[in-house]
Amino acid sequence: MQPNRNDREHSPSQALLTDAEALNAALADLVRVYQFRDRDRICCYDISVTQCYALEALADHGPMRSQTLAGLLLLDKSTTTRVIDALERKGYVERRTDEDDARAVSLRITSNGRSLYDTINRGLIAQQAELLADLDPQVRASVTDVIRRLAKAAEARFVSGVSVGTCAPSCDTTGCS
Amino acid sequence: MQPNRNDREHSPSQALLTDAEALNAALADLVRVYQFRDRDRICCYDISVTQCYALEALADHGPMRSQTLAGLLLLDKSTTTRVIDALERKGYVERRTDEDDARAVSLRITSNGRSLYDTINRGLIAQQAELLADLDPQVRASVTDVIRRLAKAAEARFVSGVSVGTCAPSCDTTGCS
DNA sequence: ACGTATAGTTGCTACATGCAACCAAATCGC
DNA sequence: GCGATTTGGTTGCATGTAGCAACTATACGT
Repeated sequence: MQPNRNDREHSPSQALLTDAEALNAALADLVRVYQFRDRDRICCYDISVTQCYALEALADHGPMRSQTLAGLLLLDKSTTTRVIDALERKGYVERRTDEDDARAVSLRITSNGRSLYDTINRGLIAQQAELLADLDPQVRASVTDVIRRLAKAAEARFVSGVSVGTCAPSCDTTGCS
Repeated sequence: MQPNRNDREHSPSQALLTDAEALNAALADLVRVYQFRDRDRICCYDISVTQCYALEALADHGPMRSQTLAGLLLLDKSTTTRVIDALERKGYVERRTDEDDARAVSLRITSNGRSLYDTINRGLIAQQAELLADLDPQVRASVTDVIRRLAKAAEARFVSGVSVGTCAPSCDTTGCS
């Protein structure tokens, strides 16, 4: 995208680096704290955070197979099985044998599951709305956009890193530690 | 910016709600994916994600007691002890008996610890810089600002929620579920 | 039809975490 | 000053989440 790499990789403006550092610190905090907030908030509805993510995926994308869900959530298939076990036991998700493939199961959120998810989300959305209310609509959009891109970038890095079987790819090969 | 406060608390504009929903979804994704990315990225330097947070706190705030660290990281004191155990074993953190209070320990990052933390962070900051490079400086600042506020709000909610011994405070009292 | 690949499940293990019990030092009340 | 209480940290124990590997059952290719 940027033809001149030097500006970006090599000697980015000090301002950019400073901004990036601030963003990084803020993000680290956000991610760390959100784990607690989510655990706290979600668990009292009797599901775990991961279970809530699964519910969300099923709510947003419709019925899917266990494998697909595992891919979306970046979880091992065994973990996914157990997440679904829990959700099924509680009546929020339904397993059906796939019509085309008897090995596969089709996962489907139940109406109870959907309403639980809606309940959980309503509060969260209200909170975000409160924070966004001050902002210029254009800034709001940027914020969401940047967060999406951060998530995408992180996912891309994670997936590629894992598939190559290495982590911190630029480091453990170059010995930067 | 928005003069009409009714729009915020009472009947927020549809646009705001939509933005909030988008932000919420993006955030959920971000937080979820970051757990993996961080685990992947940090673990190969032989420390866990939580250990890295601890290192960061000690790097940023200087020496402190175990208790203070636990407070910053929102961890139980026993968990904090174990996090420190690991970091000490690896030589990234040092325990000294506090001069004023023989019960307390003073935690201090070692130079090895600091350089490890710098190494880990350098890569992350570069990534963020890449994402920010496209953006108008003012937007950059807004993004970081919003993320900070999100983290703050989440922390406030978490802390108060826990201390009251309840979760989803606005819900289990009003029965919104 | 047989061998291989694929979808999910189960067994096992590792690890992070919190709570409760505990130990040691400090502080308070007398 | 000395016992009671409070406070800072550590340890024991139980739980929950996760991944890998082994397994089962079905589908698919030849």
